[in-house]
Amino acid sequence: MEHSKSDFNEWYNEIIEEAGLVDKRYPVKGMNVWLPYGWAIARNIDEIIRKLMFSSSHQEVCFPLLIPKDQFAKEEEHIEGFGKEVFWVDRGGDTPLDIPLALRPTSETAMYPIFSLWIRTHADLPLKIFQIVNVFRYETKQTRAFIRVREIHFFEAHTCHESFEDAEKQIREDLDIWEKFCEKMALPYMLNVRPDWDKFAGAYYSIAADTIMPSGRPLQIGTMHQYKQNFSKAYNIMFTREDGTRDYVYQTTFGISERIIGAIVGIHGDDRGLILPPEIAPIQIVIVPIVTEEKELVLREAKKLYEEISKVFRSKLDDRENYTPGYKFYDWELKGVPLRIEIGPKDIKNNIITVSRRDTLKRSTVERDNYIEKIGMILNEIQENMRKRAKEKMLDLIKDSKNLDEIKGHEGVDKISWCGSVDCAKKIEEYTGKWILGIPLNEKNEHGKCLVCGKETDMVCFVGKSY
RNA sequence: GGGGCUGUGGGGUAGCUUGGUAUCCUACGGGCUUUGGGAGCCUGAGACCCCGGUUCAAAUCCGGGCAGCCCCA
Repeated sequence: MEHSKSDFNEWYNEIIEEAGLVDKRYPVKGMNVWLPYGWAIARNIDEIIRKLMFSSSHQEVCFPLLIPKDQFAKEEEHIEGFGKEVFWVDRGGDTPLDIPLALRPTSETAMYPIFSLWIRTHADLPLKIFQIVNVFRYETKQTRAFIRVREIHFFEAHTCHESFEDAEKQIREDLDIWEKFCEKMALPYMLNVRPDWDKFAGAYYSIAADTIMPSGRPLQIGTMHQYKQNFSKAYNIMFTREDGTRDYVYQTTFGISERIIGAIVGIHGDDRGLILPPEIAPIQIVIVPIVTEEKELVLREAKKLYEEISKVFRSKLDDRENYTPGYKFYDWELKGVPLRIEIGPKDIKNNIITVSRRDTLKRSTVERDNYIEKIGMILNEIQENMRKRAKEKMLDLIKDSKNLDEIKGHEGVDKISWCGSVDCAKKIEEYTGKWILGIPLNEKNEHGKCLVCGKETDMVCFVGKSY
């Protein structure tokens, strides 16, 4: 690594390529190649999502990528919100298409006409499905790997319910799932109810999970939307109740994108490279044999360790020749492997192994009896320590600010009193360059005066300069 | 949305002002040798983003495109 994390932008650009996550040389703006290591991380995350979805009665589907224009345009706010960032397919070979096809920027409009065929009665509800696919958005601003891309690796859950209250329950379940998910990512977050003008196009309301990058800029890493009947009316998704009456379904969505990887890279990493939470690390433990005079013996022992450990943990034996141990140490630290085991003649003689933690960079020794159990505990400690550390860092980036100059002078997120008016929000944005992230979902209201107009208010909100 | 900068082997670079033979480091292949925090020697292969213009001659100057980066809003 050439750049220090204190030069966050440069550090970020360097680490994602050096650590083998992506190759940015693909010649289309905002589209990068996933490299094996980066893709392995993405797949581990996907698997965690799948498990959480299946254990909450969701089923996995896969809808087509292309959406006919007329179908795409049925919900007015939706088309208005997404219109400018849609890629269009309008030819097949040399033949112009009768109806242009949109590359999904998200899948509501692909799914909902089909939902209206699937759903007949209350017995078909709730409908809870999800898919993990790529979606496309024509970004015009500067792109950044994982954080702002034009082809997005995306998880989206869609549900239909027979009442608003059922749909609300679903949002609560999503929040529960989200919490479990973020534990595994070791990521802290704030839950913000987005202001009306910033909610998802077509939603009744939107809850966003924002984390804060070391640059002090918030990053949206998850969203839950309550649609009420906005889409079901546009797409005619109706059901018959037990009493024979007909109604439109109530819908929700829940989304997570590859931005989560940007957050993991940015929040956990250090000057030496990535630091991956054990839960998602493609390699949780790397074994480096220290080959000196007793080559045969050391390699045999290292191999034995690997065979035992790999039954329980994702692990790798780095038996590359022509590389010194020091080189390998730096290499695996760059890649963020949470735990390294060193085994050399001295360890063998003393019946121990030497372990080195990526999160603290501390070395210690572990006795060989029951060592699998012991390193399992260390991995748990690493996960736990990373969570705590990340949370503290995030809280340090939030400040109670009392006036516009304080907001402007602070590189981070500010918690402020706000009267709720668009005018005041605009003034904040114009003066400070930060905008309203939303009303925190779980924070208590505090009585105060709107930081802009001075009006009495109980509303507290966060402002920041989001990615 | 506005402003600025950049594009040379896989990666990082020198050369560009003043047009003519492309520098070094690193990674890579082969060989010998080495291994408790980025080893060494020998050897080999590998590059001027794309399109157009000026010119006897373009990495170099000019125009456009594409891509990347930084700053401001």
